[in-house]
Amino acid sequence: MSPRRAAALRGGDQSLREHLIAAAVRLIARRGSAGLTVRDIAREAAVADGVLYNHFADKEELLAHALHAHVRAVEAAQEGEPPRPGERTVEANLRAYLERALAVHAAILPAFAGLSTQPKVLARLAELPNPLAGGHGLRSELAGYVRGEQGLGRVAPAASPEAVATLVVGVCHDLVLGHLLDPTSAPPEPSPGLVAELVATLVHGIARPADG
Amino acid sequence: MSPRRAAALRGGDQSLREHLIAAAVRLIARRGSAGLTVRDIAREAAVADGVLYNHFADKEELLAHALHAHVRAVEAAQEGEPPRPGERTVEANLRAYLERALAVHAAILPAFAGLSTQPKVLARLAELPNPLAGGHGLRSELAGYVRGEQGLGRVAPAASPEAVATLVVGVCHDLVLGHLLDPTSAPPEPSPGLVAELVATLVHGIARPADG
DNA sequence: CTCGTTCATGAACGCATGTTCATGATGAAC
DNA sequence: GTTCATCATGAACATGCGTTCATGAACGAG
Repeated sequence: MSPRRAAALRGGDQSLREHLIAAAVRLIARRGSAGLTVRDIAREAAVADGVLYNHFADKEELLAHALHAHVRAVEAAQEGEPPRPGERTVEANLRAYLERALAVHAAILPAFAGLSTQPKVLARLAELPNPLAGGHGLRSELAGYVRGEQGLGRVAPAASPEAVATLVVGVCHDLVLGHLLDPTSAPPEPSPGLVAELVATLVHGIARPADG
Repeated sequence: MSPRRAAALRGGDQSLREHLIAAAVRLIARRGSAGLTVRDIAREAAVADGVLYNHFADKEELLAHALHAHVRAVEAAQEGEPPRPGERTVEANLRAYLERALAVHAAILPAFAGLSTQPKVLARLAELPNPLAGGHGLRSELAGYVRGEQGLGRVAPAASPEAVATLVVGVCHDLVLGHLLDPTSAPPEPSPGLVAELVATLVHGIARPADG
């Protein structure tokens, strides 16, 4: 088929390069990036096997762009505004953050599963403009929220915003990882009871009230 | 070479089956289980390529046994007793648990990296006698410790032992995972400051003291 | 000594995957 | 209308992997 005719069939507004990335993103969202084959992507995109080499240096470059696009899509799918300091209660806001972070990690971590096997893809990812390395955006956002509440006097000044963020993100990693390593286990949508207990522990600690 | 002569060269006390597992464990500890090749293991064990099929059904069975042995070795390497309720302070004990869990996860998680790609290995692992599935032993051990302290009145009765365990283990996953996905980042030995802040957050919470 | 059994050996096989390339259809340039 | 550059095509190639198997060496039984 001719190049331009094929492009017309896809809708001229999308270059074949973007079309390939989109196909890879669909597969990544469905099965993760681990076992993905060049032929899988070509079939999903309904193009010939070798096409990607007309638009990318190799499979790794396409994969890096697709992972990047997937992360942006997941973040963009987050509807609504994150909680802001001073609104509602700290506990409710922390809970909202935990649920947001859980949703994001549940969508992103499986796509990254097995990626530590492919250091070259990770290196390519690091080259891309957006910030994936050095922790996720939600982390610093959450730390910023805690700092804001400290400014308003609704959170103890001695508390460490970074520690809170690490604890919240860690819970997400724990729940998602548990599901990844044991798919028969409960999906990473913990019971509301556990979420409430986690947040309550963060807010009130475990020391006896008398001990301060 | 003759079977018995080869066994003698290895030291007769070790069957070739165990010798293969030991070789695989060495490689797993060094590079993880992800890219491991049948030929890699054979070379490490200094035997012929096809040997493992005389002692295991396939590569996955050997890998499952090796991962199992690796986990047991890591746990056995944990020297000393875990903290017990009533000793020292709750804060110091939590810190000790966090450091133990961090060491264990730093040794185990990389070995499991990319394993979600290989569901059959995971299934084989689940068949083995020991408990890997359903969370790590440290988790329930830590929850048990918290319950013990509650019995002694050193931890608030309202606190959830499971939540504490999830938070501690989650921090470990977070730190190790961050290093796995970005090897240039700091290794999973966080500054003592961060550890102290994490434990302090767990113990005291972040609410203003006046709010109780 | 002879036979049979065990089992390490490593070359060879089949398969899957990443990558290349000669081919040819298409539209733009003049 | 002719020429030319573009680029999708998919068969073919090279590589690396898990696995098999005919071979032969060593040992025990009789």
